[in-house]
Amino acid sequence: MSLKNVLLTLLDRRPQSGYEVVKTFDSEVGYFWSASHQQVYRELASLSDAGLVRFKLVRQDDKPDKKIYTITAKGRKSLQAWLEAPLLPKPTKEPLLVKLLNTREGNQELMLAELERALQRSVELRELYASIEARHYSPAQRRDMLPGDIMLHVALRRGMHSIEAHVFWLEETRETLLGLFRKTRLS
Amino acid sequence: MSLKNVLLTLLDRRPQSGYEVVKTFDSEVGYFWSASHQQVYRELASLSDAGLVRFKLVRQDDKPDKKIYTITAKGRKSLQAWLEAPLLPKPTKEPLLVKLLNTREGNQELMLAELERALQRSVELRELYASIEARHYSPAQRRDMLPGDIMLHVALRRGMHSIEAHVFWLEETRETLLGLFRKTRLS
DNA sequence: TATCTCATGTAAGTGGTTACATGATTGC
DNA sequence: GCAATCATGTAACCACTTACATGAGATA
Repeated sequence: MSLKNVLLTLLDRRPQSGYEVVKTFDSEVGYFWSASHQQVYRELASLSDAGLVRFKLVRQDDKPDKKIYTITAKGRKSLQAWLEAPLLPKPTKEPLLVKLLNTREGNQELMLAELERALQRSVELRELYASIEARHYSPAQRRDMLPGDIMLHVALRRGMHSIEAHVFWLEETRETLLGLFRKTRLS
Repeated sequence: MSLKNVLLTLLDRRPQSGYEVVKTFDSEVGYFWSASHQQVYRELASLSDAGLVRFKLVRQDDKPDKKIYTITAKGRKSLQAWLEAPLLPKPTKEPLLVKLLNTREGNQELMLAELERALQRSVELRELYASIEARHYSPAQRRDMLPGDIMLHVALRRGMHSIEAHVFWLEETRETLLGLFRKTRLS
């Protein structure tokens, strides 16, 4: 039910092909949504069946033909209805915490290793986000941006804050685990 | 594939009925996992079919009979294999950001309202978490806790850090939106 | 009399992943 | 010659939600 609204949102910004949508998931929109190409093509087909989008087949000589999708009036209405309905909080699912719940004497190294991997990934991501912000969202650049683009920055900020918190927690947890480790070794 | 490991983890801590597992999702474990009773019963049945858990039917006079599930050797092996396999980062999906991407002249109020709801929810949750920590995880209480229980505190800390970051971002975003609002009203 | 707790499930549907499949053009 | 890019899809399966269903005992 939500990929549907993501696609309508993206097509409302500008008409584009399924392929382009997938590319978008791999780049700007990737911090807060992504979907496989299979899912995108299937969903676009069913949105088209439902009359929420329509497509024009564009023939190309050098590349494969493509379908450019556009949102319809009905699609805009459906998107608007979703925007007006309050979001329900979605239950969290954190496999890393499930793993950590299995911590006991004799497998702390395993847990530490998982923690270190997560930490490394997070630190890299943090740097990536910071560099994207520096390059594309300087205060000067932001001054005359359209709301839609400002919201891309807002999304990036979401990612930056949450990764900061995650790194902080990972380090805190590593200390907790090391403390536990020392305790059991000495007993 | 992950609910399976959650159930094995919980049953490895102590044997219990499906009903109790569902209760656990509504309380301690709720910060990082939850599942509906339908899902739990179905998954327990299929784990049982696969020989990863077994159950004993316990007759009760005053209450309905219940099935107490226990993890088997095979189940423990399967859980261990999962613990040893590195976790893959899962793609984020944030409907709130999808909504915000629809911000344009004429619907800022809608977006602000959604933001305010999220903020209120988060602030309430933050207080709840703080009170749980104060009651159950004081430094004194933590000193002689078992690893399994310390990990429940670690999970709570994860929730606390991430909600703090979320509140911060929500407030930042509210300011951004208000700025946008003022701009368009004056032009 | 009505609602809550205990305790279990089935059935149908939606959302998402993984594997399989095709085929031309461009760049190392 | 090999991989990547462009562009689309089908089929099978897994995860999860929503709706429906039962029935006894406790509490207001």
